[in-house]
Amino acid sequence: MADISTRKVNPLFLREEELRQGIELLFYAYRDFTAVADQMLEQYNFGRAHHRVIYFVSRNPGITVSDLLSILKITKQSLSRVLGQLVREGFIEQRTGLQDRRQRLLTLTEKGEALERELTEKQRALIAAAYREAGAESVEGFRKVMLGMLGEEDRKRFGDDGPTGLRQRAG
Amino acid sequence: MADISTRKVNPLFLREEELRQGIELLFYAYRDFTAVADQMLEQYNFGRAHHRVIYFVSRNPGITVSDLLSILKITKQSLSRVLGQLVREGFIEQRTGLQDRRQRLLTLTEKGEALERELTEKQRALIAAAYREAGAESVEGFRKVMLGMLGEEDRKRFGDDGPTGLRQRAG
DNA sequence: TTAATATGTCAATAAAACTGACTTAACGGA
DNA sequence: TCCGTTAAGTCAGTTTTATTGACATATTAA
Repeated sequence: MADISTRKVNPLFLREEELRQGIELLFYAYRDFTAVADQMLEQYNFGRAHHRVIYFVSRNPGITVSDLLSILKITKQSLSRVLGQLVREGFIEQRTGLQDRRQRLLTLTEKGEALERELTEKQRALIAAAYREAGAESVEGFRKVMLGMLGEEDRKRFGDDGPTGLRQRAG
Repeated sequence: MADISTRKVNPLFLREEELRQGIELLFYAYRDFTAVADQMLEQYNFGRAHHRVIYFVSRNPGITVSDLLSILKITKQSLSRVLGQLVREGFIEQRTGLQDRRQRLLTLTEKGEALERELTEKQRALIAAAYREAGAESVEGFRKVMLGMLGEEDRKRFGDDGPTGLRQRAG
């Protein structure tokens, strides 16, 4: 890594190194972050997509299919396969929207809630440990940097417009 | 979301919310982070795996196949397909190890370097913008939190033992 | 009434990964 | 020198995950 002399001579190298470390931190953290849930998902014959669906439905009870699609940014068909499984196996419940009866509002069943807790537990523990170790001030910095990487649309989700920034629907 | 009264009454809810926001920040940031390179990869008929291989070979010139496998944590067969393509199309060069002639040391060709720069450019810009916006102090916090999420093994890569913490081999 | 929307489904692919067994070449210690 | 181990590569078959594009149904809203 850059020592002090390098720092004086070539400040651009440091910057480049700093950015590349950022790239790698993101890669390693995400790889491990998903890995801790993957083990458990296997036991249910589910994949990461199932986890994501369960997670975001848990976070946004009564979310519509199209809102879920806009979060996950996958195709309708891909969601359909995963969602269909989860509904058939009793993890997710669909109810017809009250204002708009074309919508299918998604919520977790008790069974789904239980699986969600189980799946996310290890991930939460991983983040909790990192937060604790780093301290409150670092956590604030972490949040700032991460938010800075998001597009306008996603940044909104972290405002005060509900957990994931979707207008909640009654159901 | 937690309002002030909730905050007083139920501090655990806030903590839970904080952790979930961490999970989501990671999800959204990583999703967008990979997306900016995906567009470009398509033009070469490459996938994310190709990018990762190119990236880590660029970062660790002369890396061995097995060290690359231990970073990517994919199977030999998966790497083989991707690596084979990159070699055949002239992005990566293999040279026999000098000390250990069983090894195939990997380096990028000029063409490979060019592709790497092109691919990583947008990702670097994304991180650079976030860093700039957040400020140096926040960046330090970001690094601390991210490092805290890594396992012992990966944390070493961010020490002073070469870019990715692998002992470099001559070639 | 009619265009647009929300959802779901069909069929056919594509790609990206996996497993497990096996080969070849080279290393390194006994 | 012999032999077990390691590094790399390959074969065959399979699974997972996602894709595209077309189409059907019910519902909404102008």
